[in-house]
Amino acid sequence: MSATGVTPAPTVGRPRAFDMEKALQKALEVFWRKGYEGASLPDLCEAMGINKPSLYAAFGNKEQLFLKTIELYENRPCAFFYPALERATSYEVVQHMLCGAASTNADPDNPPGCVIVQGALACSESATFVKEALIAKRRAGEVALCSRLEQAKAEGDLPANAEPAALARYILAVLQGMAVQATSGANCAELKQVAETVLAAWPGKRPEF
Amino acid sequence: MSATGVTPAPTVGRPRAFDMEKALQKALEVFWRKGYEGASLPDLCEAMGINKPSLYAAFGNKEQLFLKTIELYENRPCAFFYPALERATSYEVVQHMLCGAASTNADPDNPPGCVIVQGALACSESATFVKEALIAKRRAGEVALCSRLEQAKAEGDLPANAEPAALARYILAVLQGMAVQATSGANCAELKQVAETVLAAWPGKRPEF
DNA sequence: ACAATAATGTACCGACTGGTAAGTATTCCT
DNA sequence: AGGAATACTTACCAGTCGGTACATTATTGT
Repeated sequence: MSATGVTPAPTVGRPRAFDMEKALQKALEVFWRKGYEGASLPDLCEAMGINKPSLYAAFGNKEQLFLKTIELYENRPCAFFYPALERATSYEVVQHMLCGAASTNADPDNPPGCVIVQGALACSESATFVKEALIAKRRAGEVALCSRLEQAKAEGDLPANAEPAALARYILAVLQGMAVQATSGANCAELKQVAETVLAAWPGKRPEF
Repeated sequence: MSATGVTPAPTVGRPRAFDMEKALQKALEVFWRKGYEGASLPDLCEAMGINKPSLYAAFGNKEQLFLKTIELYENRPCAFFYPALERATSYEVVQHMLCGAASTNADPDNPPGCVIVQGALACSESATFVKEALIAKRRAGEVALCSRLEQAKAEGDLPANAEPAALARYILAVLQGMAVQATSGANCAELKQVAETVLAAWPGKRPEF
């Protein structure tokens, strides 16, 4: 398995003239800014510095390229979500999620918002597969947070009357709303204020000072 | 001014064979489900029951048609937002907004979500104008809520340390997040749970029972 | 040196995009 | 009855979409 993990990297034949990981990064940027359907192949090729046949040879087609960029997104810019689940208390879990989202969604070095939210929210039938893939990603995050909150409830971190499913849905809604706010131009400080507002009312135990 | 309010309705010439308001309603449905760019002219024409030249004669072009459907959207399905501002307390204001959003975003008789959120969140350059128009709509709602919350603070409804701008941004983020949740398949009951979670922690005075 | 293999650049494909020209049909006004 | 005005239908336009055939170039293995 190669370092990039994308293609077995053959030993014979003309070597690839571009770095697949860097090209993916560039493609991610385009999809992030324009969405799956709004990003045209010429857009992608120009950003990636390659021609269409190279793109197709390396990544399959537009759809597969998109799915690979999402993988990259989850491992890089959006790498705050799943690690946050491992924090000691539910308060810290949501704190890291909300603050990570504020930083990532409004990072001036990246497009605003979240590609998993805005990549294919409303689109034509031809993008249905991609749209559902993103829905599944969002739901997976919600399910993971929900079970983490169930654990918190069992530990007495959250009160006995807390509803982990409702709380998880609420937090995911706020995270997704923050992404929309970011695409509307909200900056990191403004998003952090949203995070603060949520945290101020969080029913779980506060970390010790 | 005609009842539909869209075109002066000439007194001479062949009369229009379709109802502009109903056609707009159908166009709204398409834009709502597929977004501005995802909705093609054949899609729109089929739903509206008219041909392209009729569409162009009546509504200008795709962009103007979209903007007119958004106007309709704000006056019909989304008519809960601005009226909610007139409620007596900040609690009731946000309650009506959140519950209205839950009902509208997950209404089985309409496409899921909110067209002002998902109509043009990430798109190609050619849709920049529409995208910015929707951003302006979202911001306008936030500004309106903010000044309503400032009023609430002045009235002692909200505590002295409350930050209306932050609270307004927070509520808008939740509303926009609920729209995303709806497009992911959340039903009305699930969205109402989100609304409940927000209301349970609202810093303003509760209405008298 | 010479196959075998694979990536590259060019040039192309049919389908679809938003938008329109032109001719025809239907109405009102005189 | 006959203009004038407007809407409808058909057919078309250039440009762009995602995707590919083909010939060329660069590398490895023998």
